[in-house]
Amino acid sequence: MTDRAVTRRQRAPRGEGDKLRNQILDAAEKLLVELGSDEAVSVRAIAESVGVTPPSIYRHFEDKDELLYEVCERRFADFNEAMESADVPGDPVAAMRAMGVAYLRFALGHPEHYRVLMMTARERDIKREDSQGKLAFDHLVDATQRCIDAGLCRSDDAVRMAVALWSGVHGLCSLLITARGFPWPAPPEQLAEALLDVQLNGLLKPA
Amino acid sequence: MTDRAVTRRQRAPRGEGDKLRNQILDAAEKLLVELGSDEAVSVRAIAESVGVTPPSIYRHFEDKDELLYEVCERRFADFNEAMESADVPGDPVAAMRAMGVAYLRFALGHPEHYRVLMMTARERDIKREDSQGKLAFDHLVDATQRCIDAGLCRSDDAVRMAVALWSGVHGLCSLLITARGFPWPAPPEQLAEALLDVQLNGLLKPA
DNA sequence: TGTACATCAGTGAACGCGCGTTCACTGATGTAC
DNA sequence: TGTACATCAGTGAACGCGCGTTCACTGATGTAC
Repeated sequence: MTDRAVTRRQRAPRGEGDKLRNQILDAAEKLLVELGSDEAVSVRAIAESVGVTPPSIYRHFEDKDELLYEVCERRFADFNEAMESADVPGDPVAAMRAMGVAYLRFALGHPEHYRVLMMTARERDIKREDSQGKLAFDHLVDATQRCIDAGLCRSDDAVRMAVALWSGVHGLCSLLITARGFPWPAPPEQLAEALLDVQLNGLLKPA
Repeated sequence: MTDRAVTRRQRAPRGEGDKLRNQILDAAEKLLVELGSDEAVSVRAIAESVGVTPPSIYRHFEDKDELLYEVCERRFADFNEAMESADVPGDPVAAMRAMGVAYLRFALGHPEHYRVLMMTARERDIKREDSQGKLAFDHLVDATQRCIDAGLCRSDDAVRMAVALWSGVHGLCSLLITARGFPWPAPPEQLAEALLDVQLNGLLKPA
C-alpha cells in the first residue's frame, strides 16, 4: 500500500492541534446523526471519516465516551442559546410557552443528540453538574420564578413547577423520538401546543 | 471435559418444550434487571445462566431481539393489570390520578423493562400495533373520555388530552430513570403528585 | 546560514475480547409393528 | 413383549465480525547554538 504513504495526512503544525480535534468532533457528530445512536458510531469509523488512524483519536480524547459526550455538549450550547432567545423579558407566561416550543424544536431537530444527552444514563454524566442540560433547567426555573413573582401561579415552588413543565415537554419529545410508529393524532407542533395549554392552565391561577 | 457429559441437561420430554422457553425468559429477565440494559445482556450469558448452550436459545426464539422483547412484553402485562385495577369506576378524575400513580410505580419499580419497552426505538416494535404499551394508552384514552362525558374537561379531544397526560407521566418517569444524579427537589412520589396536580388542573374546567 | 537536536502529531500493527448466529451432529424419548 | 425406527431438544465447534484500546515507532516541524 504505497497509496497509504501518498494519502498520509499532513501533520498539523505546532499550535494547530485543535484543528484535528474539531474535525474529529464534526465527523463524530455527522456519524451520530446518520447512524442514530451512539453505540452504532465506532471510533474506527470516526477516524476513517476524518482520514486518520484510530489511535490518533486518543491524542485528543480520553476515550470514546468523552468524545461523544463532547459532541452532544457542544450542540447543546446551541440549545441553550435557543432557549435564551426564546426567554424574552416582558410577559413571563409567553416566555415559558416560547421556551417549551424552542425545546421541542431543538429535540426533534437533533433527535440523536437529544437521545444521547437526555435519554441515556451513563456513569460519567452523573458526575457532571455543570452540564448544558442543567443550565437549561435553570433557565426554566428562572422563568417559572418570574411567573410566581408576577403573582400568576397557583403554587410558589418554582423548582417543582419547573420539574412538571420539563417532564411534560421532555416526555412528549422523547415519545415522539422513540415511538415513531405510534398513531399520533396530530403533528408534533400541534401536540406541543396542546400540551403547553394543559401545563400552563394547570400552573397558572384561573383567570 | 467429561464433566460436561455429567452436567448435561436432562432433555425435556415431548410436550414440555415450553419449560425451557420459560426458563430462558426468566433468566433473561433476571439478567436484564441486573445489568440494566438490553445490550449488556448477551445470548451466551442467558444460555449459561439456564445451564444450556447458546444454540438452544434459537430453538425457542427467532433471535435476541425477539427474546428480549418478549421478556418485557410479559412484564408489561402486569403493568396493564396494575393500570386496570387503578382505573376504578366511579369518580373518573380519581381514576386518572390513580392510573398516573400506578404508571409511575411500575416504571420506577421495573426501570430496565421500562427503558427497553418505552425508551428504546427498534425497527421491530414499530410494526407491532398490538403491544401492551398501546393497550395501556387505550385505557388512558378511555379514562379521559369518561371525564369528558361527565362534562368535566376544558377540551373534548380525548386522544390529545391523553397524549398530554402520557407525556407528563412518561417524561417524569424517564427523567427519574435517566438522570439519577439530578438534584431532584423531592422524592419521586411527591414529584408525581405535583405533576398530576398540574396536569389535572390543566385538563379540567376550573371549579 | 547551517547543523544537531528535541518535540510530538500521527502511524502501523497488534492485543484480546465477546458477540450473534449457523451447522452438522447426538442420543434420549416416544411410536409402529 | 421386543425390536426397528422416527422425532427433535439440545450439543460442540466453529464462523466471521467489529470493537476499544495500547504500544513502540516515524518523521516533519520547530528550536538552539
